[in-house]
Amino acid sequence: MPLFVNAVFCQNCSKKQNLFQFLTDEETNYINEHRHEVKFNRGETIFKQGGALTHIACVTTGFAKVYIEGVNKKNLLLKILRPTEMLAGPGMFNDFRHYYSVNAISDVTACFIEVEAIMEVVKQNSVFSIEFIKWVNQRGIRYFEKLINLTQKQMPGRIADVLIYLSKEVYENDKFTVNISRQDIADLAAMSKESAIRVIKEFKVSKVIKCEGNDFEILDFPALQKVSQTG
Amino acid sequence: MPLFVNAVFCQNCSKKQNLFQFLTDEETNYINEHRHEVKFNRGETIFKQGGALTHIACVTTGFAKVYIEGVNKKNLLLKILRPTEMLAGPGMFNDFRHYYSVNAISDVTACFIEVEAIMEVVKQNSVFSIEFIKWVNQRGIRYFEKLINLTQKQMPGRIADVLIYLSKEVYENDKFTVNISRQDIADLAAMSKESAIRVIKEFKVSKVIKCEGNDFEILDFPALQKVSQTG
DNA sequence: CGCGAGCTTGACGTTGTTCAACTAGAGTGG
DNA sequence: CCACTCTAGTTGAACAACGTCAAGCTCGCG
Repeated sequence: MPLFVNAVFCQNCSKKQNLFQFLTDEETNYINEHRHEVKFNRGETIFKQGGALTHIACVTTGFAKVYIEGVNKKNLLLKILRPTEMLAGPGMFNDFRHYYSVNAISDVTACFIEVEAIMEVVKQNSVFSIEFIKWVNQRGIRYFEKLINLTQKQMPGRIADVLIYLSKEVYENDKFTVNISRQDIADLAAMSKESAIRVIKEFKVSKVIKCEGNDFEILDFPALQKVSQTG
Repeated sequence: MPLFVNAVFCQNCSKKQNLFQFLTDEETNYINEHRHEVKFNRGETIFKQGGALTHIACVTTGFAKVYIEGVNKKNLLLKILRPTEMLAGPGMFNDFRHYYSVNAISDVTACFIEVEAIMEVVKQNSVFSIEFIKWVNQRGIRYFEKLINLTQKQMPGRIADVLIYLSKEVYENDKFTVNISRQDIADLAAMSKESAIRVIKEFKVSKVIKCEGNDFEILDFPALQKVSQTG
């Protein structure tokens, strides 16, 4: 048995990132020939900030955290990646280095595609290139929101944002069990671990959420939204 | 005399954004036919957050501030635009709306190019499309830096960043006269106006900078860099 | 059973905001 | 030419927000 294989062809892949639907069969095959699958164990590093950006990655199963390593060993957690999400950092077409680190928070399988191959289909396929820019810009909009959330809101508003994000966009359920630590939640909201815990407790005693260890449940979503908006 | 004219053809324009050098003569003419020049007075709004993104803009003379209108009427100043810089927000190819406002901080002339025309040359010219993505990603890298600067540094570090930014990237001189208010400086550093003034004063008494009204001079650049790095 | 990592809590100090008062300069109208 | 007003800038004092430190806790795991 070989130590690694490509399980499926891109053509038949059910975990394909939406973007790739705009490729022709020929281009899909081309991508298929310039990719490989990798399995990561929980805790392993998928991309390392500062490292060379030779491949983009698409998560096919599992979850990963994307974070910037900032000053004084503090991390800023940008997002939690879910299956079918794509990793293509801003170093692409610039200095081809990673501007963030990515770490598996569960067992992860990911598809690595050579950046040269992506560059090739961007050049060949004008629809794909427009969609790719659209994708990059969509990500930019998220950064804007994050900038406002983190610089203009106080702790309750920031934690409310994180809880809404986890519920609506990551776990897609009012009830969810996180596989990230309290420190990670703090890093998502740009505050200290202790402060994050305290705010979560306040939401708990005011019956806005239920929280036992890593099990969360949002009880009063409108209240959470209100806190998010008032800052 | 007509009320407005296009002064020069794109072909001969000395204020052309670097990106456009990758266009063929034919494409440059195409852009030339789908653009117009506008003069703004100081204080006038060039783009309004939430408005329709029908054109991108290139500043040919003057300065403008780009800012996100956040919660509670607070603004976050993203950058100061200089001549030849291009405005193409992340709403492009998404919902075609402006995600920030742009305001002239001196008299400004700007060239407005229809987004459809840009989209057309992105589709036609693969080199241009790669360079365009490169440009968007470059902007993304700046947002990363801003996220770290604003969320992980204390006030002196953030003001140091602003002063370095103004000196190195906007006015390109150790000595410069700003045409932005103290409030704008505070909005660049995500803090209150009063706090910004106090930190600037501290730099003044410790002889790191000289500052009289709107006239600034950086006396001890290494000290400023050190404050920026230590947070 | 004991160990260690992550979680929780309280006390305390620091950082940064808010509020109010004051100043300087620019424009306005008598 | 002089009040007058308006705005931006400045300063100090009180206060709130937030981080740090230290201690205790819980739970899984060997």
